[in-house]
Amino acid sequence: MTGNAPESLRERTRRAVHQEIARTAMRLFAERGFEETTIDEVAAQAGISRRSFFRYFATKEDVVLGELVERGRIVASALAGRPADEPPWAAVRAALLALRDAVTTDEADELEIGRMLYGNQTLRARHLEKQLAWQDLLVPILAERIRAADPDAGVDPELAAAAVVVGALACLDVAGAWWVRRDGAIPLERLYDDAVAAIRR
Amino acid sequence: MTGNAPESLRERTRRAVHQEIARTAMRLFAERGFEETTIDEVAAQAGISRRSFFRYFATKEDVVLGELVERGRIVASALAGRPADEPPWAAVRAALLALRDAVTTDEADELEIGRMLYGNQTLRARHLEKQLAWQDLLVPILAERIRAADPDAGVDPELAAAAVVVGALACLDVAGAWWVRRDGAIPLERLYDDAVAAIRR
DNA sequence: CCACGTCTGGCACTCAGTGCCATCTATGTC
DNA sequence: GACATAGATGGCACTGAGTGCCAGACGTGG
Repeated sequence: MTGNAPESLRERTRRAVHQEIARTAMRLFAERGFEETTIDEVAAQAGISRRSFFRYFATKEDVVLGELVERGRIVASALAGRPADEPPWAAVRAALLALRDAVTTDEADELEIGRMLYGNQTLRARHLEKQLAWQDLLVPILAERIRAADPDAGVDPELAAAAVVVGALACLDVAGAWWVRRDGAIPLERLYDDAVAAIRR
Repeated sequence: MTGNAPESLRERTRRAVHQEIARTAMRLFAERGFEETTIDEVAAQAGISRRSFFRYFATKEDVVLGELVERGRIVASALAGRPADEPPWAAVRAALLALRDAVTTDEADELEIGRMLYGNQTLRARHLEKQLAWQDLLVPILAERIRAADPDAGVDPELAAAAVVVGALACLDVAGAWWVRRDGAIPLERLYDDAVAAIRR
């Protein structure tokens, strides 16, 4: 995935600082809570200025949700790569599954993020906002597939695609909430499949 | 719905001020855009102090989304009143339909709100956040229904209920987006039904 | 008329986020 | 190796949302 062009010193320091800020912030968030931690504190602890914090993260929420945009792109390209004859739901499921392989974060950290996410209103809202961006990526791809598979369907393919994408993301959200609530005991895929089954029954 | 206890002067003025702020704000939002309008401007135009604005609306977004919490309660009580033998999707659909009768806003205003909603990220996120509150209201009711109808199903009734509720709200969201995009030309119910059909196919 | 509770404006404050500028330094070039 | 340049940084000032507090005005019930 990462081209092994020799990273310059600048790029390496930037990456290091980025990670340092993220680590520091997540530690503080876990200790004191998300709302209760100010950016000044994070910056001070990370040894940078307040102003520099915003050069690495646009918002406080982005520290927690930073990889979501990237993940959206992963899902989108995975969806685009699915065989054309695969039905919509199966294709979307497979595309979402591509995340499991791409995500490097270990489960404990992921659970920590999840707990923070489902425990804080603002964070939850921003999370949903990012998922909205996923929609814009995924809907056109899926719509094209549906159009190709069934050229003269009764329902507008774009609407159908939007519905399936939003439905799938909603299921993922529910599954995520349950996964967190059960401390990761039930595998996410299983929860997702159950949710989808419940919807389509 | 409203108990006809003689409203005191205080209650009447409060209601009037509330409405005045909302009207002023919506006008300014429409003219200059949501982000571009500050609370100071709204307060000044409405003839109240900045501080008083926050005594009527907790956040700027609440001016636009104010009635959503109330609407959630309407849907919840409608859902609770549906016959026990009605299948989940039908019951939820009927409950959502109760909104059509309860909402007094005329269609043009509703379209204006919709355009604002789907045109602004923050607003959109807050909207979804409010819908999350609907979930908490609706899921227990629907779960109880599912549990009663099918005492020993494979899937956890609570999860199934959550999936259906979230799925339905997702469909409503998609339908709303399309309704706005087509300037209300296609009836919302039709779009909702199409979306649900697309999901369950 | 009086006591109480509510509403109000105003002030000061916190915190997120942005624009601007001076300074420093890694990098590529002659 | 000197040099121009582009990127990174810290600091400062500013806006805008949202909150706490307080003193004064006013509707309400006794």
